[in-house]
Amino acid sequence: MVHANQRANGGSTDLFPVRTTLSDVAARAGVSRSTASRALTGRGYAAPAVRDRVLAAAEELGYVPDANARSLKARHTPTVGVMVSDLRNPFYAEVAAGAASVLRGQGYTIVLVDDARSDLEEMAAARTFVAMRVAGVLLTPVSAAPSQLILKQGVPVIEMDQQFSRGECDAVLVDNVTAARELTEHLIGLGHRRVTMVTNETEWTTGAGRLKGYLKAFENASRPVSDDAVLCCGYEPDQIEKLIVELLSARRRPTAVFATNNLLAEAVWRQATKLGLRIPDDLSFVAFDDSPWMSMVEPGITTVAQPSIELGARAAQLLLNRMTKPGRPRTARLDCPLIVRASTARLSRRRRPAAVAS
Amino acid sequence: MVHANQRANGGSTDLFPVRTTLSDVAARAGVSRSTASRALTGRGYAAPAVRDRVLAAAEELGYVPDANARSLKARHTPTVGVMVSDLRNPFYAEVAAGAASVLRGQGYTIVLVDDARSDLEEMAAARTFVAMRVAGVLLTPVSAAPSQLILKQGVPVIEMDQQFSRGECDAVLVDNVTAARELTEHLIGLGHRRVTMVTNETEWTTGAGRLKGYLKAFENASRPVSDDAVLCCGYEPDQIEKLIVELLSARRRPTAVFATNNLLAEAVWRQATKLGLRIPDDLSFVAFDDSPWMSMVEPGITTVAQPSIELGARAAQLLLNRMTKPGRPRTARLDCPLIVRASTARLSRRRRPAAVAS
DNA sequence: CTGTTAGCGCCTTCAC
DNA sequence: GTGAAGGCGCTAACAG
Repeated sequence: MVHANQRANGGSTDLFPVRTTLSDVAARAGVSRSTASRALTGRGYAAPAVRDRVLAAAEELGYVPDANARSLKARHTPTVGVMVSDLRNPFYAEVAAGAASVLRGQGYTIVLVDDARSDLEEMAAARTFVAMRVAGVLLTPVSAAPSQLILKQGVPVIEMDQQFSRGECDAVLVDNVTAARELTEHLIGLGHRRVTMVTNETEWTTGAGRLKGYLKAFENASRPVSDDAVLCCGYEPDQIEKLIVELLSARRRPTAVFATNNLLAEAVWRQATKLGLRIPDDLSFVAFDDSPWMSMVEPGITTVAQPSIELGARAAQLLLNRMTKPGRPRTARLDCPLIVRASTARLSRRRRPAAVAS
Repeated sequence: MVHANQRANGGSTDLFPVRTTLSDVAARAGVSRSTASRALTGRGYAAPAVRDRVLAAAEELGYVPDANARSLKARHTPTVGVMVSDLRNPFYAEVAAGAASVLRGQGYTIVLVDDARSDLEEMAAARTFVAMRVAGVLLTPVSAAPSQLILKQGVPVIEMDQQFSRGECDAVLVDNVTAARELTEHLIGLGHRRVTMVTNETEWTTGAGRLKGYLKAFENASRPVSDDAVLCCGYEPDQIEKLIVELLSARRRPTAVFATNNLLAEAVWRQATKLGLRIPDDLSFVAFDDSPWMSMVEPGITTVAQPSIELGARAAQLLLNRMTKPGRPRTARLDCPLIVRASTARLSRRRRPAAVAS
């Protein structure tokens, strides 16, 4: 008996496996391809007996329909592109996991890209998503370009964590301003005046929002912001370490430090410890984005917890929504609960800078 | 001027965007589709002037070739399926990241699935990979089934971390036996005899290997294994916590605990701390798989570090290799360096059980 | 209820 | 150098 599948492979050692196709199944069941298709998909008529024969044939042959062919025909794909900045950072991994679990529940396959925070990679991935004709895209952007490219193709995009295309697509963010304000107010309430915010950058959504909250707290308290208020140190590990060491070993170092994410928090904590600074006696310390270690070290770190999983999940839901009904772009903002632990303490009199002793 | 793209969309509000196709580009450039194709792909002849015209047209139209159509024609896809047990666990996230960076460098797109350690999800993902005609698959399996299904379709598979299809496909593992043995020998060398190994399971690669290493250490030292040697507590968080509390609060608790992965280590550590056990005075503690917190808590935790990123990267390289040349399946085993910190101390005389005071 | 026909978007001979 | 023709695997009309 001759397989319908008697292609090229007649002798050449092909590197690509020969797959059994609908034709193979149809031939084996002794029906036409359309009938086989109807039997398999369940759409359209097929006599019970025939249906069973086709199903049996498919089973025996280990037939798996070609998703590429299906997508081509259907002119859409049950696939969603997800792009995050750095899978190795638990925050992004959790965002991805949150999105994945929702999407998977709705039958979508996920194409996940870790763009290593590079705009080139980001653009390449965006192009790939478009090429694959994904049904939608979720991303934590590092620039506006990828969202633009994808939106221009009529594909729905949801920006997560960072917003670069305000008004042009949905976004799910964290309430950076409020959370940063609360964290800072907590410090101010403890008597701290010289609080340095350590951040990667201050221009985009997260950095800008956290800075805004920080400043607002001082403003609300009618307190001037100290001159060494913000330490902006980029993303390069060596540079970060260097600047933090400088900050902490300066003669007039701050009485409190606010690290704007888990990586910076780890860096600050490690350097402070290495320099022998006692927390909170010598230095009060707060961080944005709770991590396991923050509740394990002694003293525990006061933080605001980002709902990372929920952020991914919400973004996924927004996307599912957006795919069925268009409408004005919305941006959702998630709350970050303040968790007070023991890394923050009232500023002791003798540590308060003399000049400010009102 | 009439667009070649004058399909259905003539008035119905279609949910799926209309993409510009090769025909559109060809029409705009005033050439045939074949010529446009040649100009765009660079394969085959095309007069320079024509080529430029086509390229310009493509650019203006924002043309992005349909990957589905290409794959269908080419009968293969520049895509690799990657499946891990739990993205939220840094170990798996790093494995995925390691694999991704290598694969991306070779122009492959990654379809990443977090199977939530469910064999149903695993099988569903395996089927999806086959349906997508991925060029290969990397996975951290929880059963033999998915690898089997994929291999049967002639698609190369590399098992990572856990091995279920020995002899049938490549695998990249960690040298569990050696690392666990070293960790245990370290404890024995400090005088510990009653060492409990806390593990999720003992039947598969990692659990079995780590148990074997543990037993071997005792065997090499000609010491009997204590009766409360192994605490096997599954994957369910509540159950894990319950069993650990029982273990640590028992009257005759072990003098040392060996946690076989980072999650269990965290659970043990948290319970020990909550129960007021001092490490290492009351309890020596070692863990398999280094995590950031292990070098941050006081005292630091003695561990073996798993090269998770490298594991993913090696798997990716093996896959790239396997895709070009077949051959006998190989399994690579990566070393895990021992990192001695301060969570382990010599067993003090008075803590040594009287019965064993030889 | 079933088979025939046609076409999704692309690429690749093969004539011209 | 270029275009026409055919087909990758699948499915949706439409006849029968």
